[in-house]
Amino acid sequence: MSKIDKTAIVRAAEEVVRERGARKLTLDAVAAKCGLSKGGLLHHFSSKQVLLKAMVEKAIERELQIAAEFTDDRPGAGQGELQPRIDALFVMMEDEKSLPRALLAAVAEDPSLLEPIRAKEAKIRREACGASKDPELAQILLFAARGLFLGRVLGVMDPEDPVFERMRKRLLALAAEVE
Amino acid sequence: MSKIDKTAIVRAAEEVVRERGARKLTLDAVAAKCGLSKGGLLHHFSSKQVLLKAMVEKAIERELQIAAEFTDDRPGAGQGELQPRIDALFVMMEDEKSLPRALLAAVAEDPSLLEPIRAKEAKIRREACGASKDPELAQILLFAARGLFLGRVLGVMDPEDPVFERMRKRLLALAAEVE
DNA sequence: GCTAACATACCGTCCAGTCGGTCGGTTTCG
DNA sequence: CGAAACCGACCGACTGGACGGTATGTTAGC
Repeated sequence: MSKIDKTAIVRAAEEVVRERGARKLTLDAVAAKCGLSKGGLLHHFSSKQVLLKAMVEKAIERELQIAAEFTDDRPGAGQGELQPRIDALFVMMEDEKSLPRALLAAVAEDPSLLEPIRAKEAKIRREACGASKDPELAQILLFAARGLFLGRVLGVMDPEDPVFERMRKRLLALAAEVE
Repeated sequence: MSKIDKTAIVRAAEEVVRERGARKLTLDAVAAKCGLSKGGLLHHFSSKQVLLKAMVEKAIERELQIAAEFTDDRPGAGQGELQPRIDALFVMMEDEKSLPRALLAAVAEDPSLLEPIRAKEAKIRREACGASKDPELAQILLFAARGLFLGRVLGVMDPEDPVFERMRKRLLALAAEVE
């Protein structure tokens, strides 16, 4: 039985980013956080890049999964993809882990790590807006949600701001209209 | 007469970020870029933090100025602040210098440097949306513009994507309706 | 006893910031 | 006037710490 698995290490890395900032995400810090030596850490992730990549991938997976759950919860709404995507973004915001932190760390270290996110964004935009009767407006709603999301992730907005809840309701309402 | 002034150094720093990424923004690189030794550079900016702060401040100033110009160009529209703000954001996107780069560098180095940006964002939202007959929708438009802006700055969107131009037109049209 | 899962010690590099010093100009004062 | 004292701009060698990565064990389970 292994005491530590890779997902625990990724979680520890997210913790470090949350507590000390993306720039302070060092191998030593991650190792300390999950009670491992640096050598032990590098045994699981052969380099820092590999660890970052795993963080990004886990985060993407998580976002897709959240969206899927929202889709399942509204069986009547057919193939409307817009609302679940917006819902998912708002959930990810609350969730002080995962994608936000991974994204920050990736940008700070090596922008090329964002490639998978880029692909995901393009795909979502195509699927969620293509079916709408007003694709442009649908995209605006999506971009607005992302604007809120990134604003919070980057720390340029107060997480307690009540505007988040108001925006969430309004965006979802508009999304319903436009599908 | 001094050969080099601070604004030239800040410009050089923006160049470095553009060419080599936020992570490679080192004092040596900036010094080399503006034909100065590191010692000489540190004579003007006593630390890297101080330089970053100057970058952020210059960028904010620039954005406000762009918005002000757009306001002046539409003397008939009264106090409608929303359109100039959106316009300014789109101009800043094109402009491969200034705020985008400063923002990236600041986030990578020390999130607390974003405080002035935070203040600016809050102020803009208050002013631009307060006067609208539908403040919530006005905020949505602003957030959408910022979503596009940040998406591009962070490199999760293709700068050539025609969606930028479409969004710009549509956002401005909606902004006009909502004022 | 062989392999996976660690630990320890160490190396090389990068980089912010320091420090002593140079050089041209300006002010002070005899 | 002219020299001494001073000053701001700038240089470049250096330092010390941080950090990614390696090399070499050591231990535990099969």
